[in-house]
Amino acid sequence: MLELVTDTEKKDATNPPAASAPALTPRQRARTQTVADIIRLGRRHLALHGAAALSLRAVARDLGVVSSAVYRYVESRDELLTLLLIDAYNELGDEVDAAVEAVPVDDHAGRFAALGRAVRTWALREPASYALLFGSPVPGYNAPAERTTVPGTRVILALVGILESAFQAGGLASEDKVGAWIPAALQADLEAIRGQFGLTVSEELVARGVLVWSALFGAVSFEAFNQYGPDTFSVPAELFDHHLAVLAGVAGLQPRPSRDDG
Amino acid sequence: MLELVTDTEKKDATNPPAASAPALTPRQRARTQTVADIIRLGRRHLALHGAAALSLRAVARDLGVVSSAVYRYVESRDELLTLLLIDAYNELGDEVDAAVEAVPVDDHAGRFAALGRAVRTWALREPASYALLFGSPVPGYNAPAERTTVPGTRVILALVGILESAFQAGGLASEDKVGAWIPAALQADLEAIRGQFGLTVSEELVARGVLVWSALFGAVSFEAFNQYGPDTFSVPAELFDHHLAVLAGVAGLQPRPSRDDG
DNA sequence: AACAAAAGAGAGCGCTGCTCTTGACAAGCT
DNA sequence: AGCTTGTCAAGAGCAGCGCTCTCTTTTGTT
Repeated sequence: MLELVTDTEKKDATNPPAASAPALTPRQRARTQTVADIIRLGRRHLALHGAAALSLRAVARDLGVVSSAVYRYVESRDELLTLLLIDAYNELGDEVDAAVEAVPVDDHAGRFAALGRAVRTWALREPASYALLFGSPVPGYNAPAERTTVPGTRVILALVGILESAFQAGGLASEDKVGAWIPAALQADLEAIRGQFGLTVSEELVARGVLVWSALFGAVSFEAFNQYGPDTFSVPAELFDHHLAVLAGVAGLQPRPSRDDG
Repeated sequence: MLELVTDTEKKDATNPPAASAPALTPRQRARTQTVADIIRLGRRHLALHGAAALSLRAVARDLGVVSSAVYRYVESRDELLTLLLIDAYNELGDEVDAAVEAVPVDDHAGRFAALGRAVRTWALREPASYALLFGSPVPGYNAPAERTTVPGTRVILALVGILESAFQAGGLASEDKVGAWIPAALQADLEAIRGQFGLTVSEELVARGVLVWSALFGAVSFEAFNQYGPDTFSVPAELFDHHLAVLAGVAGLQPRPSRDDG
């Protein structure tokens, strides 16, 4: 598998520092480097012109190579889309994880807010990547589930982790949330989710968690996709923070941790 | 430069005779019909292959005409996208309005649920159109605001209408919703919205209305864009109805009208 | 019938994804 | 060293795309 390089590295494929690398032949090293370059250029192209305009020929031009040559490294345009998809999922997941872990473990509401803000920040910084992940599905392209489900579920995993630990710490106002009648089929689905994630929260709270999840991305999408008018909200972050506070209440999160910081 | 014939033109004063048919020349009739055919075929193409694959040449083929001929009727591919956008906005608006008006005026929660279900039903029936309206913005395409804002705001107008009339009828549990601290800039924006729509509800409730709005479309988008796994929810409508019930509570709507039906 | 406006047809430009073939070069084995 | 094999870049080419231009045909009106 290939690894992403930071933007400080440019094109040092012809300049191997030392033989301390593992048992990789120069060929393999050059190949992974070229694939990484293709992903980097593809990301740039994606951010500048959008997913639908992502062109293998343009990437080849930026790479200084004829168009057919990139097919040695990337099977097709869809394959490049998949690579960019995984790359974007992991970048989002990394930033969300970092933001969440920067907040004390017992401040569940704070962790939830950090998660939401991290998603929004990343989405507004990388709107094309966000659109690729959470916008309209690219027509004719089906992401290979075996490669994208793991990185694609990191955010929701972080969210359920926060809610579950809040519940176990007693920081979730659970049972006073009456909610709506849950039909049988939905009840069964929610129980399956509980089992899958090993959750101890109630089905009602699982359903509310799903709502909070989709509502969070709905709010981010509205902003990233310019569904609000251009002049409706002068400081959209304030609106988003308000939404997060209301959504925390929907999930049952208390605004403060159960005990004060000593 | 061509322009679409929408309604009576200015310079038909030379032809006012008493024909029961509208004062359109056969040329104009044929032209309007051809444009309507192009929109119809474009919709079919859109539904089958998605917005990014919408091809003027394919529409021309379906129309039985050479590709350059359609440029007599549609200025460009973006122009066709705009026509489809307006068409879709109006279809969604019509269905939402019909669904809302089928519920008694004083059943505000019922009207809200009808609105939400209408949006979801239309989105799942016309996923490509929904993606065009609420998904990733088509790169390089900017919808002309002067033609799309009016049809594009019909759903949110219907939603604020429901919430406002619920509030005026006393059916909105308004002031006990404490909510979060609203900063000054957001407060000013919310007051501007109140003024723009002539609302009497509080700023807190306006903010919650915006959240409900974006959350509704977030839930619909998650379903329409297959963000849930394929086997996570066996009866997604039940999950959506549950979400609607919770969101109605977020907006302050009571589950029943203030007085029973006589 | 004559005329002018409108519409269709066709060629063409530059772009796209993708395939196939050819030639150059490096790595590894005898 | 000689040879084979694998890898890579390059180029031509196919079909499709949006769009423009010119030319011809149709059509409604005078």
